[in-house]
Amino acid sequence: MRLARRLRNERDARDDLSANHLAVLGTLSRHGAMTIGELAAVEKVQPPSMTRTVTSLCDKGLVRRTTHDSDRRVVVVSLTDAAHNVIAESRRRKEAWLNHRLRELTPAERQTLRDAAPILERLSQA
Amino acid sequence: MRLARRLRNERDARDDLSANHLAVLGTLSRHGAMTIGELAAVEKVQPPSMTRTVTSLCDKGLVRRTTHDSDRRVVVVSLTDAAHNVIAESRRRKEAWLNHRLRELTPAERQTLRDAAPILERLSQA
DNA sequence: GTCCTTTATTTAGCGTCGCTAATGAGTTAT
DNA sequence: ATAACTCATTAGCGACGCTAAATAAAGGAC
Repeated sequence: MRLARRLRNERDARDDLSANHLAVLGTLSRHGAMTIGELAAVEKVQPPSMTRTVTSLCDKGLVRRTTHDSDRRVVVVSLTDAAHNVIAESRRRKEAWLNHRLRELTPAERQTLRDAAPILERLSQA
Repeated sequence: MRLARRLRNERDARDDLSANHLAVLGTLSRHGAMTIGELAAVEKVQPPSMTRTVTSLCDKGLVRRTTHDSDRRVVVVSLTDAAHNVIAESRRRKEAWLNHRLRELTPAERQTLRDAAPILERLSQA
């Protein structure tokens, strides 16, 4: 929990986007265009919460809403060009910070973290 | 981040107290009575935020405010008897949940997590 | 003793992010 | 065509973080 708070603060301090917003951008970047409902499901959030997040990203010009071709109830969310830059820049900064931190560890410690990652990943899903 | 969110949700679902409130109770349990300012410093939060948290805990009857003996500006926060029960019960549930999860891992995986814990702890502080 | 600064907490008010309940709009089944 | 369902949105609440300004008490200068 402490580590999560630390990382969140680190991000908040450097980026003008919240960890939440970045997570949505990242998901869209990996997944391609998605509907509000799909995004909500992936981020484990209720649809109204995702509507608000998408509205905010839309206001910032990072995301586009279009209505689905065959089903006009659903709105499809996709990244703008600006978003790709923001994502790349954010990733760059995150990696720089992480590299800096990880360089202070011994190789054995880094290996331990590498081993632990998939286990923690699994715990987070069950 | 995902794991942190998962754990937070797990706690929220079972306890009627937020992770935040529980953290303050835990700190008081470990440290003994503390002032608002000290609590804010330990939880890495601004004093106004801690004032609100303490007010809420006070309303729930889990915490007591008393004025300091020699300096009447500071308020000393201490646990009530009810709080000790709540803390013990919460810990019991947390451990039950964790044991259940950890039993699904191999001994080697558990050892990896044991090794990783202090490293992550260190990363969260720097 | 009075004035001034510093310190501890609180109040007021803003922003984010989660939720549920209810509404609007579009689709599908009968 | 009408009923039932689904997706997104709106409205409104609660928890938590923050800053700036107010209040209250200490402590020092003179």
